[in-house]
Amino acid sequence: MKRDSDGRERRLEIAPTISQVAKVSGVSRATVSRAFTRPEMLSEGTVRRVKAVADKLGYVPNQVARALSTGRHGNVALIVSDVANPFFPPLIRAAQLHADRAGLCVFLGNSDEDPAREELLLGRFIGQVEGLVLASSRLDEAQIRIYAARRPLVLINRDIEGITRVLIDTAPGVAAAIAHLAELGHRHIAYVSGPTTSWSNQQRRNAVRKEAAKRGLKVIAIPARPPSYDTGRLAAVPIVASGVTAAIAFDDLVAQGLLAGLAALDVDVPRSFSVVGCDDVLGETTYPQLTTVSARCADAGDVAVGLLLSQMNGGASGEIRHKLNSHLVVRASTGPAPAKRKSR
Amino acid sequence: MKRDSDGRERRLEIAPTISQVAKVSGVSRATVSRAFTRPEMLSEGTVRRVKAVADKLGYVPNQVARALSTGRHGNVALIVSDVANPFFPPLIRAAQLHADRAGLCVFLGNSDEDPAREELLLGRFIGQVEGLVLASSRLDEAQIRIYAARRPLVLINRDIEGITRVLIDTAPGVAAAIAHLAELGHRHIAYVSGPTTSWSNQQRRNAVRKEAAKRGLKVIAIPARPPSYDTGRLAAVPIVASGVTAAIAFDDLVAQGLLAGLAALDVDVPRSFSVVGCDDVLGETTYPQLTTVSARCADAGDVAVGLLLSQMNGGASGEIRHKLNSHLVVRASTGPAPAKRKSR
DNA sequence: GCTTGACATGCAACCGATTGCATTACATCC
DNA sequence: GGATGTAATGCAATCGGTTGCATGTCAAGC
Repeated sequence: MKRDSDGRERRLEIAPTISQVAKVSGVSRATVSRAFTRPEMLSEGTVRRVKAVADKLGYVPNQVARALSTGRHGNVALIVSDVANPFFPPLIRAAQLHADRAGLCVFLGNSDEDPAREELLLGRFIGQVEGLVLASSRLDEAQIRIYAARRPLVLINRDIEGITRVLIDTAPGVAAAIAHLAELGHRHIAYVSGPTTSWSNQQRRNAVRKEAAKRGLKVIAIPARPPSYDTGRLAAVPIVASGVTAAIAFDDLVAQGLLAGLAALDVDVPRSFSVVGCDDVLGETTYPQLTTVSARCADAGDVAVGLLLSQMNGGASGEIRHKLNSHLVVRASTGPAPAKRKSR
Repeated sequence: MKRDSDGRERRLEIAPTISQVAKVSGVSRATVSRAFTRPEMLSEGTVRRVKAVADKLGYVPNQVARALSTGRHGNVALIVSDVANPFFPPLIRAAQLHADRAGLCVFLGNSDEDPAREELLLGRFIGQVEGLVLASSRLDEAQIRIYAARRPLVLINRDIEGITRVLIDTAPGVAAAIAHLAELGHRHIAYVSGPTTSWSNQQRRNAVRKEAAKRGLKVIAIPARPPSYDTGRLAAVPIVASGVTAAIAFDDLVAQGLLAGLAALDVDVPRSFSVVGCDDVLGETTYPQLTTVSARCADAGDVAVGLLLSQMNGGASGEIRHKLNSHLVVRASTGPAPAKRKSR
């Protein structure tokens, strides 16, 4: 190997190794190693001496070498379907924070909603991480099981039996939203649906249907795929055409787009149309402020990493299905159903 | 080492190694290695045979071991000051994408605007990456230089001589914004400032001052720290009290908060007050739609990784200071200065 | 028929740590 | 004073690959 001409250490000084520290401080490499990893095995004096030399030389243990011999490198991976979707940044941040506190480094992967891409990333990560968190995975179940067999793995918003998962249970919040709309007199509403393969979407759609049926509301589904501001905006036209008086959107982003689309059609929200979002990631930043199902997505990241950690440490291998509940936050995008438009 | 009882491979099957593949296919380990890394050195038949065996056994080269012997592991790190700030997700996504295409894995770090935390992360990453991108670093120059000496490093929105950097040059856009406001008749404006240590903030503040001076506008500075929706909202009070007729905010988030704060004070935008944002990351999602300085932040991530790559491959070690320019996007949050409030 | 060289493969050292198992030195106890 | 125990340290194998160099084979060239 030609260390000087290849990529690794061609910067100024090449990093000192354990051997150099050993030679300079007159002890064996084993001792140097122990000075860092198990100082209680060594005499106080030796530890101090070795560390002093290490300091002077600027020695830092090589993580890669350490990983090879111990099989632990303190890395985990987090794969999300779209970094740019406002649902994820808080989740990423919380996951990151938790991992940090545990001294772990986190690889971030962005699948862009593409299963093939997700698998590619997984393949690259799997060899160099001790655990994985897959948020809103679009992979099929069999694939996920294969990876889960190789490494501790935690899913977010994906419900696969036998694999540790944290689910943001938006059903109660969605049900509350339907109830809220029903009380306001809406009889005919739309569900603006997200990705077919998304567990969250299925869950929300089902919750809408079930609660609506219970209350005798009619509901139609209008797609916004992929879920985004733009597809939400475009959905305004068919929604208005359908004659419904309220819509509940797959997520806040879609709801925000819908708000814009409605404004463009001169439909006044909430006077003549009501909109409910989901996730509560936009806070009060929309206009009008969005009534939405609050989903504590940051907690999901935090909890997922927590579960991953305990799994990595050999704990709790039993079936874990952690549910995070939700509730409705009423703001300004919902109001009484307009008398004239009431359908049926 | 007790592989079975520690963390590494306690999952079902322990991963097959190069030796096992070698034994089964009746060749040496070197040959197996070459079948994967330099197949052109081997006969076609051998490659096929080895790969078939590897496939059957489910062998995948161990990245860590490979990294130890070659000194390359294909990892890079990206550290940002706040994942949840909408400025970063597009940048992260673009950086990610570029790295992906180059077959690299990316570690993501979130410093939360805290230099100490940033340094901690850096320390954890440095040993296991081939290169670093620091976006909006809050570290002091000396520290950065130390890390830059150890690994290829690219800065985003930080201007340190001798270190490769990509700068989003918002000066032209900001100047255009001032000109725009001046033309609309505003004579007295506020700059809602961001983090003192931020290069972007300094640059924007200076651009505002310079251009305002040139056009004879009076400008005051009102802080919003840390920059966020909330601090922006809170800044509305002092801003209104100061008697200015327009404000240009450090970033879009602050501008959006300001918009909300103004609405709460019953100040009509743009009729009686004009607001300009910076970064153009909120697109048209604010109400009223934000006039802002468009900064192509995604490109910054893309370009930074590109430069990092070429640096990692030994190329172009000269001084690189890549500027990304900006322009003003006029939407609906700016309008003519109100006659009655005109100051001076 | 023997040299020559190209091609395919194997040998073994090496990357930089960790760690089970000696070994050594010294204090303790009978 | 010798057996015994304990604390501190060293030896050497190992993790799973990569790679410079040596070796072997076979066909072409003279």
